[in-house]
Amino acid sequence: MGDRQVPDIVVGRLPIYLRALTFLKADNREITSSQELGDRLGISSAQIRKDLSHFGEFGKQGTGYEIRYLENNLKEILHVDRMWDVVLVGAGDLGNALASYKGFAGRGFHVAAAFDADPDKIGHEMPGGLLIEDVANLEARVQAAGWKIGIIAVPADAAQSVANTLVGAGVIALLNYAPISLIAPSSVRVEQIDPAVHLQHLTYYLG
Amino acid sequence: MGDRQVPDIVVGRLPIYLRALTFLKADNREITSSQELGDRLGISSAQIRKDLSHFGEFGKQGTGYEIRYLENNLKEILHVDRMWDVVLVGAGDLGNALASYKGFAGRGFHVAAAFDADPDKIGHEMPGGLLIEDVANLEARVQAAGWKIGIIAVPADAAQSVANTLVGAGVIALLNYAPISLIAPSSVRVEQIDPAVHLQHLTYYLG
DNA sequence: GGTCTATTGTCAAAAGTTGCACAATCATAG
DNA sequence: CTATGATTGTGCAACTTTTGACAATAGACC
Repeated sequence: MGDRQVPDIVVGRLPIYLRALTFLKADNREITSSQELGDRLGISSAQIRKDLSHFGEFGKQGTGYEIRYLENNLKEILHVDRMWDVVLVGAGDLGNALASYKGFAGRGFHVAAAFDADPDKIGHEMPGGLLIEDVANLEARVQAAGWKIGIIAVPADAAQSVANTLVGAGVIALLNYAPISLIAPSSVRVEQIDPAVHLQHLTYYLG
Repeated sequence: MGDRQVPDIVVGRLPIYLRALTFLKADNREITSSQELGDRLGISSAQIRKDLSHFGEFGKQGTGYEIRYLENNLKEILHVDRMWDVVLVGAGDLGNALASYKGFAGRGFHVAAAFDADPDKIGHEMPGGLLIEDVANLEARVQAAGWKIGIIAVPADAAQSVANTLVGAGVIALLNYAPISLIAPSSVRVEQIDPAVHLQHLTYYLG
């Protein structure tokens, strides 16, 4: 195909396909099929083929998909055929975990700087060796560096204000770990992660 | 109404409504409307009314929703009108962050135990004071305690095996932080959190 | 070269989800 | 006690997403 305007729900599945492909590659596999991917991911094979068809034709009839080829294409589509600097705000336990997370590097991301408001933390290093900077300098630093992606790992009552600062400084993609729904201009993409929300989704199904 | 079989996508929004209500309550507000909630959450007011209508009639025409009343009803619907013990596997940086996360208590969850495979960690305490136990005892401990909810915060290559152990021991709800898609029986609910997946979803929209 | 098997990409149908619009109704004010 | 304004719950229509089915075709084998 060649649609413009791919549904967001389709876009959201691509990183999962990419993750599965990288995993298969690490297993020295060279070819896979929509069937095999679907089985691994709990998704129907038709959906995988349909999703991919929004972006091109990546498979061969009778054979399937060349893993390395499809992986490269997905990386390109998702713009992770490059490294993205990410700015982290909040150097608490969660911030520490994110700063020292080894999984980002192989998937297109690099935590470029970390900020906090706590004077006891400012000037010290995070576990990964990153310097904790003063959140007062956040706006200026983001603007100067041109960072586009922010991760918010501050308490709920500070999150909206941090988000506003980041957006004001030019950030256009936010990953929010604070347990509130951020308000942002429609030009800014926001993803939210709240473990309690996920757990409560689960408990609905527990008698 | 009084449907049986509420769509899962509706269930997934309830925790977000609940979070917003708790937030409003903390602001000493007593009444709200579907309009106000929608504006705060970036959801249409009609959708909120329709979602709630699956479970009953909680509002008053002309007035709106009594915050405390709706909050209590949502807690009951989501089964978080009680505390749930949660078993945490993985005492790395992320496990530490989860164990010391203050946000769980007010929302129905208590990290009851933590396990790891690393002999250097076993027997020591996590930041929150929780003892790190040997993952070799995971199955027996889960079975004995009757825990139903597990959080997986181990590396990708250990995650499926941990999930299998938990499920074998009676866990029926899993929150998985490892970057792989877990396979589980259909009787087990799984939620996945992978920051790189969320970030890649965002970068699609970054030129 | 012809036959067989596997698997894609896509069309159309089915299923699911969202939004619109409005009667019903509650609270308030005159 | 009536008029006014606000806001719910819901039927229906519009829209979105998923599934099923199959022609097309690549590759393997005889």
